[in-house]
Amino acid sequence: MQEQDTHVLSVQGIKRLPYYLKYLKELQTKGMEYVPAGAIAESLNIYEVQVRKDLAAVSSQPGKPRVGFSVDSLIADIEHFLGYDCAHTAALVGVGHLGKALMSYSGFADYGLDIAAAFDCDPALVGQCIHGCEVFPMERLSEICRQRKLLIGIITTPAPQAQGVCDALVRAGVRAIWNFAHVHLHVPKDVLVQNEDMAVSFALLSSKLAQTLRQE
Amino acid sequence: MQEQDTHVLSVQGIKRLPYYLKYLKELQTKGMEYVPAGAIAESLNIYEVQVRKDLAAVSSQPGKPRVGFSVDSLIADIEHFLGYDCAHTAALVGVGHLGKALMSYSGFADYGLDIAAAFDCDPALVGQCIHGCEVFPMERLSEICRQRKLLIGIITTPAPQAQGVCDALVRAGVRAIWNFAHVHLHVPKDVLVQNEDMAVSFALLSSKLAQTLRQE
DNA sequence: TAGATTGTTAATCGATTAACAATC
DNA sequence: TAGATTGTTAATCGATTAACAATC
Repeated sequence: MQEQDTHVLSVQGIKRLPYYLKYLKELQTKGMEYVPAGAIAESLNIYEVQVRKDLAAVSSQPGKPRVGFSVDSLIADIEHFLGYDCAHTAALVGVGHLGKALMSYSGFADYGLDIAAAFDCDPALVGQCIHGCEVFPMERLSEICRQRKLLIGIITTPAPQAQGVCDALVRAGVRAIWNFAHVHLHVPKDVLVQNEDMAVSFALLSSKLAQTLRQE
Repeated sequence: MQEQDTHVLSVQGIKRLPYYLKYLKELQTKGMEYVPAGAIAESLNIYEVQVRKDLAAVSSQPGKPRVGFSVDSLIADIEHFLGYDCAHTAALVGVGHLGKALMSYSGFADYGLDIAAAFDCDPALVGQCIHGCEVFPMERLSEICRQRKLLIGIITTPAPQAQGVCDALVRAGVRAIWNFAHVHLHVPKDVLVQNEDMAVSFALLSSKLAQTLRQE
């Protein structure tokens, strides 16, 4: 009976953490020291209890009655939980519009993500430097991933290439894959996959809108 | 007692539909007429029963024992359910890297999305034409949205501008907002919001990876 | 008929919400 | 003390999984 933690954070809860973090950092800028769970809840239109449950799973210190939670301490706890404090380095494959967009996004520094190398099979792109990150030919994927110990692979290729690229990344020792292609990737079970799929996200919006419009 | 449909599709189920659709279209290309639920399930690594439940909620004809589901009919049903058959036109605001990536993505035609106009406050971008879509100044947002009856707004601006842009889109008559900024948007309750948030998606991956690495 | 496939009903699991007790 | 806030336990809701019955 190895119950280690009464509070386990739900997947949905993890998704709320970046929003908490953003709000907390705003408060920190304003110099606030403590915040009640109710204030966080209000800013995100969710229930207080949910915030408390999430924080209970993540926070190293309990909240203080009549006062709330320490802003600084919560920020540190959330960043630790999310792994933002051990700055992950990543390889990006597919330097198209989307790939370039990700490479140019400076906000990632706040999320513990550092795109250390990019790869593309187009010789015209190889050798270019985008936002301080060099583009290498596909042939050097394995060599560079291993050498620089890159643990995250970002796939921004067209769908037909995604599985092949995924396999190459896995062979190169990558432990987690952030997949932007509309494909269900097959990976060994010790490799994590996170899909960021425009098609899926839009499907949700489109179906809701279609339903609303039909009702009118 | 207005029970209209025994089968209501879950949110998670809606998210699976685009993957079903993609697989079915592949089968269609190969000329297959019928497919059993088990085959769809296998291609996505999920349970048969789940596929059947999802299809039951969406499909206009039941599956045939020993045969499976009609591929053509399923494709039509899913596209109808997702609203892909009534081709939504959208306004995109924020022509940065990400905005350009979305504008250039030709795959959207398959998802019933047509980005009809783009807007940016940078005069250098105004007047440009990206992938057949013109960039207009922000001042003309309301006029063009109303005139072209654009129902979807896509926000690809930096986070600080997102709420203001959102308000402008709502005033311009938009009914649904696809938000790529890391902000919780506040909207009237008859306006739909779908967040596509890189920070959230990456948080999930990063936290799982951090946990895995800690265990080692 | 036997077997592949469908569809339904019940059981489990996970996440949210509500009700309440505890604390400074 | 009263009241604001926390934390916990129980109830509800929603989604997945399992078990089984129905059909060609």
